[in-house]
Amino acid sequence: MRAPKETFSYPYPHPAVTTDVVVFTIREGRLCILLVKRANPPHQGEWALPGGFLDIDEDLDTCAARELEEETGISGVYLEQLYTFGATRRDPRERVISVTYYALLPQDSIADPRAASDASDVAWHRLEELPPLAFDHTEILHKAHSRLVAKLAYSTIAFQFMPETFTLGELQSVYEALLNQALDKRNFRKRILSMDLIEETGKQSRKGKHRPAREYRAKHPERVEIIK
Amino acid sequence: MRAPKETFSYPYPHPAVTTDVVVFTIREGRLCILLVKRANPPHQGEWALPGGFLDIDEDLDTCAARELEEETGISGVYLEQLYTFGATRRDPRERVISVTYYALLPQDSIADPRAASDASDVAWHRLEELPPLAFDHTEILHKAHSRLVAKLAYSTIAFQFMPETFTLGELQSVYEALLNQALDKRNFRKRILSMDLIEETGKQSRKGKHRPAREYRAKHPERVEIIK
DNA sequence: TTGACAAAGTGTACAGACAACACTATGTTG
DNA sequence: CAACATAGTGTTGTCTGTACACTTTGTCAA
Repeated sequence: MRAPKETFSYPYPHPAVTTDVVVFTIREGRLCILLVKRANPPHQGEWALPGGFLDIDEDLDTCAARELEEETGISGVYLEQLYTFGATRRDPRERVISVTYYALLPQDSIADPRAASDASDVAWHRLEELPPLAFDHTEILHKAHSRLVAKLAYSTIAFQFMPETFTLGELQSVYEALLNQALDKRNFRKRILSMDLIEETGKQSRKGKHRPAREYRAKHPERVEIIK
Repeated sequence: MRAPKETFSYPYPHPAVTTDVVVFTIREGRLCILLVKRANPPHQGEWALPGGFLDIDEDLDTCAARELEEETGISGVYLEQLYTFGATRRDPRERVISVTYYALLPQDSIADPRAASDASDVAWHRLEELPPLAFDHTEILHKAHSRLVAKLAYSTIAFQFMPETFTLGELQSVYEALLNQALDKRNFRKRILSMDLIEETGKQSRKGKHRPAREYRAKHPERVEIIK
């Protein structure tokens, strides 16, 4: 990708800046994270978050989206800045500041991610069955998970896990996966419908071997709003 | 501070990294922000947030605390990372990534901040009467303010504005300044006391020309906890 | 065709949280 | 000692959240 002969000099030492992305989705009712296997040192062969170095004329958000696309083929998803990690020894090569993001993918929507560039492999991992991660990526992941769970309570972020149309049962199972607990069906439906965030499509979803469910869509699928 | 002869070279261009700090306090019942007047270009003579370049062997939090101390003399206060700003043209000199923080100072506690190093002047400004700011610092400030108000609702962050001991009336006036609205005295006291976060010192505060009030202290003054 | 199955869909009652509201107590000051 | 200024104190109604069980409707297999 980069093929420089020249070098870049500064009167004072500069750190490198990277972005790393925690990608969440829900698969088979479980919260999952996307990891890439590192093709190069350091930490070669270990699992890590997708991410990479900031181009000098590129915005941070753009960098996160680009690295995600390059390493996993995923694009057009919800992406939000999380936190910036910069401990002095977090990367053995040089001083690296990592601006981290998290991304949310619609449930089970995934044409399987492809490995590319710096990654020799890409795979989904259940949150409860994570391998050891390179660098300080475990810490990053925990922070992302805390933020996600917190935002569930006071925003409409859960809709980012939904495809264009969905049933109330599917939406409930997303909440249940994120909160890791069962919810009362009547109370859940009452609460969601009272928020006036979704509307019926008029169609029915007939996925199972049982009674079909009404299909809904988010009124503002892109927006993540603070509620209450 | 820095006196290099040598230069530092990298095979790829590196951005500079700075920290900037939004310092809040409450003065005379109004929410105030600490600004420094820039002594050097760019934006010489304009008001800006205190902040400066990251040393290469220094943690981000340390850098924020150090720059704050150097430019204003303030130390030992609550400091929390806010967001990282990195738009490509935010600084005319070179590409600069700013990791921003916000700090909270006890109400009216301030031996007036001193100007130093890069700042020709340091002063408190009411939030409603802000001068134009250098760089993208207005945007940073708005983000900090939003975060502060949001955290007020679900954490014990307000105690960071309080001195060691305080009265319920003083605490209420801090909430009122932050929320910019009057609160009911009985409901406020009921709510605060039911949280079990403060205790009576046994003493009384006799500041005014009127009935003295009971003095309280926070049970865990350092901690900022999530509540509910 | 019909019976077993699986998930969809629906209402009420109780409890705890929150909001509205006004007067008395106690120190200071002139 | 009277005027002033802030401290301190409970009750009631409303709203919100939670607990809880049965009927409906389509699929599938016998």
